[in-house]
Amino acid sequence: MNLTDLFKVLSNPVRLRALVLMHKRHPDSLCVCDFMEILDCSQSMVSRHFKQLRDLGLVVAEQRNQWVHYRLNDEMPRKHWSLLNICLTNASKEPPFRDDIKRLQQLIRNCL
Amino acid sequence: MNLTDLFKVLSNPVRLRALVLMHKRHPDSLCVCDFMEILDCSQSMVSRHFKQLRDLGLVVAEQRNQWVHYRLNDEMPRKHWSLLNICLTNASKEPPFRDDIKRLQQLIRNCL
DNA sequence: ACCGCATATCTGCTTATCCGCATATGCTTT
DNA sequence: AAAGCATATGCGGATAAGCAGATATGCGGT
Repeated sequence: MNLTDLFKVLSNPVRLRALVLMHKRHPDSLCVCDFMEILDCSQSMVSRHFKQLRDLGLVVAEQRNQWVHYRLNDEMPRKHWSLLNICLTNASKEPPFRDDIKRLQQLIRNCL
Repeated sequence: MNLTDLFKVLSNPVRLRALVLMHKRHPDSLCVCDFMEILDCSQSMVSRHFKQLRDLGLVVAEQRNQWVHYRLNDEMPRKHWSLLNICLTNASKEPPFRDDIKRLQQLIRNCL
């Protein structure tokens, strides 16, 4: 993966929002249906974008029963990790992403 | 400009390489023909990509005689500036961009 | 084995991006 | 004003990205 590929992946709102959520939740994970609800988008859309993230090694999937949980991949190259970290930290302060994080926290609260 | 727009702009190799060069040169500028030579691409290609960078407010153009010089726009929003700075600093350490910088320095040396 | 739910992938379509070529603009020099 | 160079833009075609809807896979419970 080169830098332009990394930026390309970050250039789609759905992917960037999903990454911000995983970043916030790190090292824990979230399942696909959570993303569907928080991001308000279809199942196929989430799945398709996550395939890209998997293929680039940015996230890893973990099957738990019939659910698939996603989280950021700790084992990505250090250079990418540090840059991604900064990008996502920046993003998480901006309005659209902050709202997602609020919905995330609300969703977690409801699960207790 | 939102973050996804910023990342989209960074996701094209020509644009990213050009931005790295301007970053290296900052606060000085480079003219279009310099970019054509260093990046080895056509005039229309440089010009069209630079239009996007101008439209987003990432760079500013300055006419000097018949040449147009470009440089990073100091007056972009501080948030964008700091993130862009980090992204370009990271990029400038990677091989393809390092090579461009070498060609840049060589070109400057030849002009003295 | 069957059904239902969660997830992944396929298909076809629409739209966006990228690029080469041609042309237009604008400045300079003669 | 005419010619020449630097830069910008318009146009058309190729390629890629994004998406909705349908279908496939895979797991768990009945």
